[in-house]
Amino acid sequence: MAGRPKYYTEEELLDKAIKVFWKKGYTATSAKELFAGLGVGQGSLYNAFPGGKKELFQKSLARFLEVSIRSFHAELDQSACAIKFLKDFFAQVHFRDANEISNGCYLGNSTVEFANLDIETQVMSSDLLKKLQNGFEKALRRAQQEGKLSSDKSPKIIALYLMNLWNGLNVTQRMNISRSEMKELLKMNLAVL
Amino acid sequence: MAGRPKYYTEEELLDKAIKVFWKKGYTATSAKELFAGLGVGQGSLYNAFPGGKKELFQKSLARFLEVSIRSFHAELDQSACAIKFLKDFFAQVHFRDANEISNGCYLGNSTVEFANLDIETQVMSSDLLKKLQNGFEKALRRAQQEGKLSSDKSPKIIALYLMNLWNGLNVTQRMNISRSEMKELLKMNLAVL
DNA sequence: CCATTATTGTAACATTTGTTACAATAATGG
DNA sequence: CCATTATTGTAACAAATGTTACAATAATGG
Repeated sequence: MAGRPKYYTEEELLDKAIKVFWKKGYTATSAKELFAGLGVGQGSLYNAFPGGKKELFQKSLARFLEVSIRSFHAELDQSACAIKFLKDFFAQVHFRDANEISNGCYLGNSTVEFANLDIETQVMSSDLLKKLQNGFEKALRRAQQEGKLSSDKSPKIIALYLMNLWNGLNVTQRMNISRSEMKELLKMNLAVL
Repeated sequence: MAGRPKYYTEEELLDKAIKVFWKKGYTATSAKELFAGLGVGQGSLYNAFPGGKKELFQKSLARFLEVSIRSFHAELDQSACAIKFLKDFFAQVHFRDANEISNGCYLGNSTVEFANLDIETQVMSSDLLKKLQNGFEKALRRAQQEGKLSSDKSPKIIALYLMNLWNGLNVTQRMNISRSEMKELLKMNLAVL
């Protein structure tokens, strides 16, 4: 193996790409902003991702699966109480700063943006959201085993309920709702747990 | 008053603009698509809306207030039972065809798209969503007067709950969820009414 | 040193962007 | 008929789009 070694790993480039795309989405993010945000010359970017902007975004979705969805499942598996894990997950919404609020959910944003733009990428995004939903369902089944959730309730439908709650929160939070109201909203919804 | 009379009313142009922008949002919609969708030459468009694309979009938001939000309030005022009105409103989600599903909510879409793009337009969008939320609250107060909603419940917080439900549904529905699951989801959420 | 690969920055590319200018035609009220 | 305004379609515009090409430099293994 000869030649100059790679200075950037694909993973760290994708992590930076996620940060950039998360702000303005796919269409409104320019190539210039990507070079700057990734901290590489354009030669390097097209060398690493010959498919350009589109390949970069789609791979950023796959990377998001690794860093976020997978970690959700891993942390769930390590948690002592599945119900507490779920409640903590949604409670994180309260600790967001203004930036995080306006950014919303990476997958939700892209599910919306690509709806009538590019079906392939739209399906990629919504499939990842479904993996989060599967995580909810897994947690709920464990909660039943732990005796913390009534066994006559359906983990599948409650998981969808939580998925819908998550999607809603990431839009509603951008409506300039007060912290106390968001707290009440969350409390009311999490009464199902 | 001399001169050739206007062939298009501003209102019908805006109604068409809403249809066009609803598909791909603001950024991804080109000027060409607007000329075609409005059915006017570009001369006419810039004559009617000197501010171009941006003015057109912002006025389409204002028009959306007239045709959708206002009609929501009007129909509510004419309805016999406020609870039934609310349930019917959300039940409409089930009758959407594939196109309507992928389009989602005009205001929700734009609240998401403009979050880190243009604060002014973002606030315009989210303020309109709040008017819908106010409609929910008005309906809930009436429901209490009608004795159909327990008076110890808070119309304000339930209105926020419904607003969040609406925001969620318009994203969740784009995740290719089955009709029966959507039905269960809605039933579960509307149990608060 | 050399072949190989990585990175960088600039230049150039064709397209598309949204907008402006304008000439031609049309339809009204006076 | 005339002044006025509306509409249309084309041309032109500068600017930005994403991408490609390339020369220069850098860093590795052999």
